[in-house]
Amino acid sequence: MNVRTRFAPSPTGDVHIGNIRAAIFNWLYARHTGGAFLLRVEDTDRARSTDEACRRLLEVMEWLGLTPDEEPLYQSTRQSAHLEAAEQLLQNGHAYRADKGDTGQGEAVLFRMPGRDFSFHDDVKGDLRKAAADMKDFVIARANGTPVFHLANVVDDIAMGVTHVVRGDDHVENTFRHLALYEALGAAPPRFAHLPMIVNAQGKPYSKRDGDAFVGEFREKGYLPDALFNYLALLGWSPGDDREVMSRDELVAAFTLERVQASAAQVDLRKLEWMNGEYMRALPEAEREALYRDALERAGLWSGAFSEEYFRDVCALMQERVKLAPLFPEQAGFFFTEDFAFDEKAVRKRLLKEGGLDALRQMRDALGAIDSFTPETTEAALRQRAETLGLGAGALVHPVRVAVSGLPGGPGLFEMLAVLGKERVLARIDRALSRFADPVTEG
RNA sequence: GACCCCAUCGUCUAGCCAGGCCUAGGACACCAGGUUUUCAUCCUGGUAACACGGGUUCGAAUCCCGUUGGGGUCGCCA
Repeated sequence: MNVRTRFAPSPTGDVHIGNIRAAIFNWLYARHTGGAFLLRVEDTDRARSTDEACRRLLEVMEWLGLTPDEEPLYQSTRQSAHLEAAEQLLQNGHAYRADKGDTGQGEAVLFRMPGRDFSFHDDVKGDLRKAAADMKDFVIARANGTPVFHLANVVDDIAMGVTHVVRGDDHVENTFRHLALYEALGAAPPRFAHLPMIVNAQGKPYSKRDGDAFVGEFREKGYLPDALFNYLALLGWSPGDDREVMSRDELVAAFTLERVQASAAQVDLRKLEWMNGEYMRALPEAEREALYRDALERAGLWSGAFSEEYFRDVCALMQERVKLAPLFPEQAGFFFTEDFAFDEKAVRKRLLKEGGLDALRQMRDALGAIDSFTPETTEAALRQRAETLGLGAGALVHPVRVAVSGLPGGPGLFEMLAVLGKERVLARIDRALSRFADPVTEG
């Protein structure tokens, strides 16, 4: 039997991290078994399902590489099939019309539960059972003639040939009803696997109020799709060995429903960030540069006044230090503008305190005296001067760093100076000197 | 409230189904040290968990029962 899994979201706004995780597990399982991953857009709630929401859903899935193997099925196009099924159930006595009296719109179609216990083997949670007494008949078609979720869901899963329903924990109770529906419809039920919930950093179920809950937001913040995918795959599942950073192929090869955790998992943004850093560093140079360039453009720092070579030199210096591409302008913006901000604390600590400005003057002199500006020459000049003054190298390094970058940390100073070039370095030192030596500014 | 599910370091987890190899392993985070001019990276070390109580057994994180705590579901929403 060929495995067919599906992701069946209702496009009512942004895609939630918990939902997309379900999609990831479905995709992974289909790939692992050589089966097909399908998408069914449950857009029957027209009031909430907008074209915009659908578009965003598809875009996000594409971004994560969750491409369906067949054309998506839009549930709104299936109404007649759903209603036919309801009619069939009415005919053979599995359903009946009744007015539950809560809409004032007349009779709805209710499914008649067979009055016996239902049980199934959940591939994640094990054997589950529900007593007949704990289940009631339920509406499958409204008085206004539209089909209800349970009916539509089952009819479409049958039509799509879905063999494995892998979905959120919140659907376990529905499964018993669905099982009865499959039976009444004369169809063999698929296997079921219910995924544990994902909870937020406070340990509470995600709500719309939680920031950081939408896939689109992760994208905007600069998380790489492979990193997010990898991280999410590890929430509620593990390969059983000590691997954490895993390629798509490795994840596919290792993924089984059997290894899915039964308990809820909490999102840890710091671990996600770490993982993103891993993926950033592993990126091919050109891709990383493209991300940096994009971030610079957004920050309005990409002027075209700099050569390709210069830009690439900067990237090379920054690659180990930027965990999220959008942070690049913040950390490396000073390479691209003379109008960079000074970190207040750094200025206080490195320039305004004990001999900071003197050190700067010394370095202005030392650096002004050399012609070629390479990491070697600038380092030699600095160390020489430090020795002459009887100071540690750090006493000269830090003030220069702050003067030319405005920041307390960053790439190696000498590499930085070489990339910046003598002219700009001296100009920046001069400007820092006049700006911070001014007694008005001082103290 | 009823029904159902879950329970290992702060977090994600390995181990549990097939009880001894577990003085419970890994990762993130954190702390200390090393490397580095700084930050990041990298290396070394460390703190830290089987929710509780019974039982079964020669032996329990692993099996059973209960307690507690958490979660889900009880719509003519999906």
